[in-house]
Amino acid sequence: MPPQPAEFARKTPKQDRAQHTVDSILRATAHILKTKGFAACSTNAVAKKAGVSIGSLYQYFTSKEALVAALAEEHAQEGYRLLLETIRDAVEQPRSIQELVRHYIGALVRLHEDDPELHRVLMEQLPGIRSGVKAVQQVSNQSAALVRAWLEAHRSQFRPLDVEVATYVLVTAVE
Amino acid sequence: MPPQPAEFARKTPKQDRAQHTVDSILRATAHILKTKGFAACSTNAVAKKAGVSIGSLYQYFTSKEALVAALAEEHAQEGYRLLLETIRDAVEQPRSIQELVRHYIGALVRLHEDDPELHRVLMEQLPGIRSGVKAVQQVSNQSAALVRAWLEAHRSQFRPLDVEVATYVLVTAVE
DNA sequence: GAATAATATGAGCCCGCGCTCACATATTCG
DNA sequence: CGAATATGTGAGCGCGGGCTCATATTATTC
Repeated sequence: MPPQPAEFARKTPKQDRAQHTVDSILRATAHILKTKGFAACSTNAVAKKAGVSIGSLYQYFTSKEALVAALAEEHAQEGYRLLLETIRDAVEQPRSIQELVRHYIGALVRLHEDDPELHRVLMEQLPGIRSGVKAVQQVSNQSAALVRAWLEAHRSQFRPLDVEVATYVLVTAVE
Repeated sequence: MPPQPAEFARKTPKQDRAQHTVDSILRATAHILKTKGFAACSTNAVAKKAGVSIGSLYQYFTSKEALVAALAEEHAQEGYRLLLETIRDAVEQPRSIQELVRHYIGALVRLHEDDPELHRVLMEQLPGIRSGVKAVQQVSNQSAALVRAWLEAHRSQFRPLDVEVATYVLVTAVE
């Protein structure tokens, strides 16, 4: 499996400096998205901020959409990684339910704190972008589903709140 | 007070057909924003969709920003109107607390159902637009504040939930 | 070393954007 | 009616956007 999805990466970097170039471009994209918003995130601006030429950018990303999608993909992967890590921790050290839930909430907070501004921009300001954003949304949904499952499984131990609503609060309130 | 804020309306329409033109433009703007997003909402596209020339558009709106701001202003006014109407209803017919809250929630649902997609686009996809969006946000905040006040005043009658969180749920869950 | 592949460059193409302006048409009023 | 005013038109300007390509530079291989 290549580092970048085949549809979006024009060339896979084979030297260190190439990988560094790709990283610079992704960092610059994230920074501009967060500070200036999607509208101001032109490919020329990204290249300038990254300290590379516009040509280099298009050697590794077939389009602006591909660039943003790659960034979203990366962001989603990081989120998914955090999620799985948390699940394993919680399962291996079963404590009281309160502790588990608390632990879980903490992980969700961390998950959303990883890069909240970037998360926000990716979720809100991108109407028609396909795969990358989709991945982010999937991770979001998975996290919500897991919280819901937890609550469902232990609902007898709480006040009879609406599980759907409670899930929604836990997931969104930390953003 | 003119129908459009002075800074944004180039000419105030004095004939019926002019008012109709302005309405067409605002309807077209809302429609494109909702269906295609802000990026695809070019002034040329709006004029075409509205069935008027680009020149006419710029006779009533000094800029694209002014156009969107006017639409946001209109949206906010409608929301504020609904809010006040609901307050009066609730005060004039005092019933049980449950009924009042239920009534109130219904109103909030209506408020956000008025045009939820438009609301979403106005709130999320417009980073730097000044007055109009500000008005929308103010109405949103006012509505949240009122709900919070209701809950605070009657908190003894409910389970001791966190009032902040409860407010957040009520306001956001209906979107 | 030379040959080949990998990477980097940036001037500039094309296109659609926001927006203007010279002009055409409709409406109101004396 | 004609004059004055209000409204409507759309070709096109200037500009910045996404993006390409001929070329230059650097790394690898033999």
